[in-house]
Amino acid sequence: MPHDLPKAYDPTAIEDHWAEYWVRENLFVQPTPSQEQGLNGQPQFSILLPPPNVTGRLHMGHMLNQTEMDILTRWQRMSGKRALWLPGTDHAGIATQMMVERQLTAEGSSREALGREKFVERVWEWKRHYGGAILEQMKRLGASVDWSREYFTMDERLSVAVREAFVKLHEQGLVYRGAYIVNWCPRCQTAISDLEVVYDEHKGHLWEIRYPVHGDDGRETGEYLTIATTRPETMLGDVAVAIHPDDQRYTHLHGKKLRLPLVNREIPIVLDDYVSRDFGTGAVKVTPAHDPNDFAIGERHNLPSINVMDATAHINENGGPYAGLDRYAARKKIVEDLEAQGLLAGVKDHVHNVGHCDRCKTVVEPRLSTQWFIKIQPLADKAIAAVKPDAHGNKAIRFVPEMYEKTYLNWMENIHDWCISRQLWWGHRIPAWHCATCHKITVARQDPDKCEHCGSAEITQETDVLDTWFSSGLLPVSVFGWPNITPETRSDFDTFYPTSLLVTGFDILFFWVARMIMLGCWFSADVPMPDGSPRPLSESVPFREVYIHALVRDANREKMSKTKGNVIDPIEIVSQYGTDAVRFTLASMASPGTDIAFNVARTEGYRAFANKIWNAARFLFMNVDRAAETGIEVDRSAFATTPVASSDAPLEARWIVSELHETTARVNEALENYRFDEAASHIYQFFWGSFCDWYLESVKLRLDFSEGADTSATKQALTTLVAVFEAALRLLSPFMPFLTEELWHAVYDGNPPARSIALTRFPHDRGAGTDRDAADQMALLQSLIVEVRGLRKEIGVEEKAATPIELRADAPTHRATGNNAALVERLARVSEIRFVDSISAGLSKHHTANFDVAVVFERTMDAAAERERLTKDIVKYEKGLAAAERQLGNEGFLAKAPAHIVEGLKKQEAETRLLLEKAQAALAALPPEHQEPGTDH
RNA sequence: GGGCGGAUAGCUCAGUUGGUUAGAGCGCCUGCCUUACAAGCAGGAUGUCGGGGGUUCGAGUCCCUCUCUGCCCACCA
Repeated sequence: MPHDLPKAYDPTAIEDHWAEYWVRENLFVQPTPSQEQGLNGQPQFSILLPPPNVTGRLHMGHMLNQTEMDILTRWQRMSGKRALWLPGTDHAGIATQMMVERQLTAEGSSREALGREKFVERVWEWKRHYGGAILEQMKRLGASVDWSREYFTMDERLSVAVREAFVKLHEQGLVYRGAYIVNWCPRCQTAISDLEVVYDEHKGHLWEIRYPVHGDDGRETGEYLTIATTRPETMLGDVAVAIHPDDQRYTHLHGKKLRLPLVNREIPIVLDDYVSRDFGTGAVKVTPAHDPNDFAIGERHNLPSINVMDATAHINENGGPYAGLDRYAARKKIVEDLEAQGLLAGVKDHVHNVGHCDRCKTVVEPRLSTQWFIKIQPLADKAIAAVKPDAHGNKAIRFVPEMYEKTYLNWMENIHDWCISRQLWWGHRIPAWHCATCHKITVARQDPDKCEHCGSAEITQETDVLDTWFSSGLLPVSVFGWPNITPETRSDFDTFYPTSLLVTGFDILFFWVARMIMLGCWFSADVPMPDGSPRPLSESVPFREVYIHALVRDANREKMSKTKGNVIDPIEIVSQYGTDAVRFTLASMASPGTDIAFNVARTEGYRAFANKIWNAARFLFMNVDRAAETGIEVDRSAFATTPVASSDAPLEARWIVSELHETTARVNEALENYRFDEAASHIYQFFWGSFCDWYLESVKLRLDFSEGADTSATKQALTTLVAVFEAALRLLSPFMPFLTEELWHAVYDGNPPARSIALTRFPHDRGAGTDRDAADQMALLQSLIVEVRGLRKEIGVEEKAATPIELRADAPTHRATGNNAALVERLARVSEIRFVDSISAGLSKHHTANFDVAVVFERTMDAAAERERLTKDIVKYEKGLAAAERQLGNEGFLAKAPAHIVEGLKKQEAETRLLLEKAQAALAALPPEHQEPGTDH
């Protein structure tokens, strides 16, 4: 029997099976549409997976990101769109090279020992071996991506795009090469971009060094100019000392020269506005080769640059006696030597920011070197226009949450040229050739065999590779075929570009999001629209919306990090609680603006939720099977995208259908606004709070399989039960794909109408709306049942005992109760409902605005407890009443507040007054207060 | 130095254009193994909405200010 489910839900028993099934059956493949298909107007939803590094292991941030994308993609797919979620991995230049280098070190080898070609081959080997790990993990999480389109950023196809982009930018005069100060990582031995430098506050020192002043005759005058520096070792490359032109203290030194200590080079004093008079000593040593500001001063004053460090941050031959020393050893020695020569004027503690390499945390050294740059302004201009509202207030790209728009624009408007060359071996090699004859550079789409300037065959390819983010920035165009877009093969591009959405974390807003916008707008612009017209900016953008999510932190809101040892491994937690429970946790906590403090307590709760649904299914199947034995079959033709109930159906059936409609509407609306938390909460409330707590308990009444029972009523009830459950499963499936897939197949007893629940339709409330009457009646019954349960508890009725109740009800309550007496009796354990005009004296009672109710039970009431409860209520009512009266007595309120608010308050005031009167009467009717024996001493 | 968030129950968080007595989950207390579920059921307790001021008939919500806290950008040696 397929309906024979174990008592407790065990995710491990089903998840692997479905994960493999989804991949094996190619359920989420979205092939390139034929040209007619591509243009047939079916709405599309396309989204790119932010490609994880090949070296990566899945962490909670990935899982959040993927859960959100999967929920949206499944939802869009089920809502009838041509949905494409496109996966791939990033070659991650530095990270991957480091990984393999570490392996080599362990083997006693090195990158240099291997040589470039063999090393690159080795990295490829590594990639083939381990590179798929993170995507395998992703498959396990049920991500509904199109695996047939999986890419790697170094694939031939994507490399062609990278090369085309570089050559094109070069042709457009937007690529230049030159010697500038760049951020240099001495460990990685490469330049890195500004973004790849992270600054840390560091308690360092400010050394004050005396530079002897030379007289006009070139001899020391005995006077000194004292400079301040945090990096004394760079003084070896000093070419001047700068002072502010208006600094009164140093006016007499204008035009003078100094002796650079230790090196004994004569250097000039230059005047520059850049110097601030109130910092340090007001005199700055100028080291153009090792500081960007000094470099700028050097340019202004035509000073030479003296590079004193090599690629590993050791002092080079320009450092004289210090050559060969590591930068910190040199610093120590230099300070000692200065002190010995009496030239150290002082050492002060100084807190300042020190830049570290984002990858390896080594302290970055600003260094003069020859690099390739992109002149970024023209691209940035487009990227700004794409985000700013146009004349009609429309934005080609919308940020959610909106505040990131500001962050983005602020960065884009202050952008610097992008250093795109890296001194690595793993990556896209820059397609430029240096000529040994004329020393000019040839940049070409095809490997050239001779210099385009002088024709010399003595050309060698540039050894640098491109920044990894250059290739990932091109992905939105390159994955859809650019630059090889021909009339025959352009269907992918026409259909899926621009992509609908990008879901990512703010940590790569500049690294990746901003670069995609710049490069996407720039290069897609030369692909005409399907009708041949030029592509406007609104269609050039790489995506129409960017949803930026928060960071996943640990339960104590600490950033997860390996060094802190607080990293939660998704796979571990998933195997413990089930993928669905973890997905639901992430979704329910993904509210905009706040980071997610991942707490397993929450996940435990959602595992319980999964179990709850599982058991609801067991209950359902148990009854379906019992029904089958008595010849009753569920009417599957009644199943619909969103089921409806006939007006003569039992109250609970009308009510649950109505609740389903409301939930459906709320979930769709929440997802439209990326409110995963709200969507999750609505589904949770519906499934547990409405479906299980009330509907299932009510429907038990109708599932009567005894002889002589009304089989058509039973059949109708069972059909509604299964139809609502089936629809609810679809509603839940984007959030909990595994559980819902399993149960959905079980609902259809092995003959499902589709290969997967993911290929069915998502419930949509097409105007069916709320059944107001059913909702109102049910609300009254629920309120009555809750009051009776409370009363029973208060007066100590045993759980199992059924008791009569006395009910004084207003007309609506009377009607609802009268029509559904059996329901009240079952859910409140009532043996008999006695409608009365007033509750018998001596009975403990509860009252609401609609009814008074008492449980008929021989045990006498606890007058003291009753008195306490009533007194508390009275205080509450009096307070509420006073507040309402105060407002209703306020002429301003009556004059200015909208009618429905005034109306509502009046109604509330009347109700509160009624409740107060009832409570006061009940209190007065209590036996008089007396001293309990034994309390009076 | 510039910018952007956050502060609501013991914990983690919702709270829409200002509108009736501020919600959820977890935790806590009490009673139940009620034939789907003890990963459960039923009942219950819990808030100066960070402080102060202002606008308004009305403020958790809008404005000003202060405190604490997180992040991003810049990088004066």
